[in-house]
Amino acid sequence: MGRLATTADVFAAIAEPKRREIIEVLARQGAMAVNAIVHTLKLAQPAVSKHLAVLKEVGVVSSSKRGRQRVYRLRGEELKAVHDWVKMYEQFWSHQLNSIRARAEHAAREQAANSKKDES
Amino acid sequence: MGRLATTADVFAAIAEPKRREIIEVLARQGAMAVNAIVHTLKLAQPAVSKHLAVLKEVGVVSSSKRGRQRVYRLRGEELKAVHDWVKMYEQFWSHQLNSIRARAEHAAREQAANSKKDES
DNA sequence: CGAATATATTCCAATATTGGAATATGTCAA
DNA sequence: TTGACATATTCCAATATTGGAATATATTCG
Repeated sequence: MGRLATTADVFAAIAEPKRREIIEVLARQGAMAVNAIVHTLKLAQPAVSKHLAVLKEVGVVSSSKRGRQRVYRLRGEELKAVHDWVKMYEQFWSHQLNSIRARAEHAAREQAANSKKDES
Repeated sequence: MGRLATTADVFAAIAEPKRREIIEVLARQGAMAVNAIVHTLKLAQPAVSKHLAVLKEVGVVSSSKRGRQRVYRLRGEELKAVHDWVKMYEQFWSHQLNSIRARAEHAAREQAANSKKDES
C-alpha cells in the first residue's frame, strides 16, 4: 500500500536532512524563534514551520510564545530512543576483529538452539 | 518539489520499521538467507528483498551467494554515523539538570557573540 | 482601529515510497 | 534437460512527502 507517516516516530523525523540541521542549530543556540532559524539555515519560512511541526509532533522540540514570536527549544530526550537503538550495534563497528568473533560465536549458539527452523 | 530518495543515506534507511527489524534479526543471527528472514519476520519475500536492496545500497548489509541462497550479513559500520550524530545530543537527556544549565550558559555565550543577528 | 510583523496553514505539483501480484533470473538435482 | 527452489525485478495502486505560493491567524505598535 502506501507509506507511513513521517510523524510516526523519531526515526522518520530525523530522516530528513533539513530537520537534522534544525536540530543541530537548536542544540547550539539553546532556543530560537522561527525567524532566527530561517535566517541561519536560509530556508523558506513555511518550510521551517512545517519541519518544526513535524519535530514537535514527535516531541523532539517544544515551543513557547514570547511576544509575537514562537520560540522553539530542543527536547533531546526523544533522541535517546535512537541512541539506545543504534547503540545495540556498537560491537559491529568497534573492536573490529573481536566483535566479529564474538558475533560469530553468538550466532553459532543461536543457530544451535533453533537449527531446524532457519537456514532451511 | 518532490522528496528525496530513501536510499540516500543511513538515516532514511533505518527510518522504515521493517528495515530496523531486519537489522535486528541480522544482528542476532549473524548471517541469514533471505528465506530465513522471511520466515522469522513473517513478511512477503519480495518485500524483504526490496528492503534488503535498500539496506545494501546504503552499505548497512552485504550479501554473498551460497548455493542458490543469498546470504545477508549486517555491516554495522555504517550505523556508526547515526550513533555519532545522535550522541552529540547526549547531554540533552542525561544528567537532566546539569545539562540544562550547561546548555543555557552555552547559549548565553553564543548569543552574546552574535546578539544583533538573531532573536531580532 | 489600522498597519506591520511573526508564524502557521492551505493548496498544489512533482516525486518517492510501500506492498502485492506476477514474472524473471539463477541455481541445484534427478 | 526438466523441474523445483531461492531470490530479484517489474508493474501497479494508494498514499505520503517536500517545497512554493498564497493566504490566514495572531500579536504588537502607533
